[in-house]
Amino acid sequence: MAKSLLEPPSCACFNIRRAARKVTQIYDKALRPAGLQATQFTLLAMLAAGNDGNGILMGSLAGRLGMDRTTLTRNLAIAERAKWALVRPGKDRRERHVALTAAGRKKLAQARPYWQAAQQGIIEQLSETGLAELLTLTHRLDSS
Amino acid sequence: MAKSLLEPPSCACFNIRRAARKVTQIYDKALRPAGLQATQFTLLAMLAAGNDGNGILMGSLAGRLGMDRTTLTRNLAIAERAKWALVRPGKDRRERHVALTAAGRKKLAQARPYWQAAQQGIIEQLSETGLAELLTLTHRLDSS
DNA sequence: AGCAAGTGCGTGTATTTACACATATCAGAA
DNA sequence: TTCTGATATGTGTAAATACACGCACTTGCT
Repeated sequence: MAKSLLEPPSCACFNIRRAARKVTQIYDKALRPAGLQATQFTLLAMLAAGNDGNGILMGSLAGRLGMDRTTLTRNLAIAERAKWALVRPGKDRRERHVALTAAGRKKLAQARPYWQAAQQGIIEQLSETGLAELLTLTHRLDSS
Repeated sequence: MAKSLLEPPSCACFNIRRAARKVTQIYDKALRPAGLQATQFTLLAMLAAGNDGNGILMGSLAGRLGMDRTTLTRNLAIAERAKWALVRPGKDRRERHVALTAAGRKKLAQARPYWQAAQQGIIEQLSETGLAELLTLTHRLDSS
């Protein structure tokens, strides 16, 4: 009897999903003036970070983002439609090389201060130490 | 230049969402033999925990789950379709009282060992202490 | 009684997510 | 060269998510 009452509060899945919903709303709201949502911001930032001049392969990008390959296909379609990202075939014609456009870089730069504000808000809630702990824990979950 | 390279790794939103994806997959996979997904399991568990005999109001349930009221409407529709939950109007006819059915309690009981296995797997990855830290941090994010 | 404000909830729409399945292409073996 | 398995990716479908908007109902004021 008491057991069923205790499970939801301690469930790792429930708690991390709930926190992810909350945090997503914070970033989405903060990024709103820039016309970006958190997922798209992350996608553009990852593209900017991984740009070796020739673009990034879909599979590699999905791996870096820690999301399913097919999820990236849908998310990237939005970035393509908005002209933030460009996808080109490679010499190996199975491959698709993804790269930021100039508009994408501009949008990312425009969004950066709003991201910074949201990130700062999180730091004020968790403290620098708390955020570092959170990142450590999430990394330990990802790398399994 | 270096700044754009450093942002994604330290972004609270990116990291918690990525971890949530990973953890969700772990629980979904574990719960698969029970025919439940993590979200539905959480919903049923919360209904079981909050059952005062008369059901829980939609808004209250959404608050306890930390999800948008309208998201709960869609998630609950799935539980209703599967006959795990029952929704009845209250004396105040705007209200909707949600309660588990007998089938819902049975399904929850059936799923519990699979949930326990997934939870144990997380504990082995993070340690008891690590999980406790994660719960503390996520609670601090939720309560803002 | 009647009206205005507040409350509880659903719907339309768009995004995010991923599994199951399918397709196209490449690399190496026979 | 031809076939076979591996690789890179897309599509169909369903669930999860939430904002903007709208509707029904209640409450309190006049």
